[in-house]
Amino acid sequence: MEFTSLVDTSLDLSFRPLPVLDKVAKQEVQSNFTGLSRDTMLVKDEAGDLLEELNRVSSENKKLTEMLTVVCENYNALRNQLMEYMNNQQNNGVVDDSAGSRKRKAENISNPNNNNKNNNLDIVCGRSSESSSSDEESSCKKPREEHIKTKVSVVSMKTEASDTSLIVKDGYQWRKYGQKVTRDNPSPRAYFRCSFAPGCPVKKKVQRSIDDQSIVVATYEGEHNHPINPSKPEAAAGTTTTTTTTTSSGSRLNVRTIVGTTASVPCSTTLNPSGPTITLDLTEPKTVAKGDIMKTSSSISPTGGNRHRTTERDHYSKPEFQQFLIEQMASSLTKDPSFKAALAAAISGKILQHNNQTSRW
DNA sequence: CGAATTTGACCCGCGC
DNA sequence: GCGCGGGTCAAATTCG
Repeated sequence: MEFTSLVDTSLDLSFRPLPVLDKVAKQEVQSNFTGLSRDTMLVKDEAGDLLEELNRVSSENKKLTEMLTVVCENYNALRNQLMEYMNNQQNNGVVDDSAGSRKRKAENISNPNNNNKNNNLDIVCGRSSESSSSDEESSCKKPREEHIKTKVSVVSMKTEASDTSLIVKDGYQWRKYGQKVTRDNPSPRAYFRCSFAPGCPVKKKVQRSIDDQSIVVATYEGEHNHPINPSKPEAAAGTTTTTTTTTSSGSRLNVRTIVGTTASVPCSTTLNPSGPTITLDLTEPKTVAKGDIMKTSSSISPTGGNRHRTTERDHYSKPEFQQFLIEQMASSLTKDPSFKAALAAAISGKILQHNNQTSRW
């Protein structure tokens, strides 16, 4: 679409400016030292300048973060449109499994109301208009909290068929609260709640695909009210992934998954319950061997399956991955106000420490 | 010993 | 109204 024209995507979020700034500050402090020792007012001026610079960099950082957010939103809107288009094309001939339609129908009914209660998410995901037009009466029928969820997104990923665990590493911390064998699929369906934040309403259902046991389908409901768990950089298994949601048209939910497409870096972009989420796979090759990225790599690599490890390493060493990693780190860090505060405290502390040391001379 | 998982029972909505 | 089936609860069990 036109989002590239809306925002300059050539963001440079690397941390290069900081060391430069630091160096400049040091040089200035050092060069002024002889003078400063006689005139402490200059020290204060320098400190003031540095604080001013710090503020300027902070505000710049904030702007960049906002721009990045806009870019992500636009990207996901575009991506959604593409997915819808692809689904429309594929739905012409193929029909999903027909069993279990009742529940899905129920979800269809409940979701328009939910969309109405929480429009912002849909705006982010670019599907606000199509789902909010239906009547609202049916919401009264579903007083239960679970039906207040806004978004339902489906993520599928390829794992080894022998891996019977229904664990989907998506960076969040989940607590399993139930498991059920459903009628339409002999594989058990596991129910998880987000346990990272106490009040987080997000739930997910994980079940192996009836068509291909090596494919795990995770259905996310709701949105996270907290950032992704920074202490657990678990990656999405992200082979990849398509996301569709319920529609208001009354037709049953038709979830389609596409496996095997991925970016050139080990990451996936998904419409997680928290909104658009780009998830990096930072797992060790050992972990990856459980499933996903390796297979993805082999599927797109002309060299075939025996070069998994090399391919994996190649991914990590690619400049675009490095750049992507930097951007992701910068993005997640700059979104955290406590990080900014800590950064400011660290820099000012360093300056003060430096001044103390030099003043003792 | 506390946290996480398992699993049978129960609840509730939907279709007949 | 009844039965079916998905979703949730909570006691028991396992794990670290």
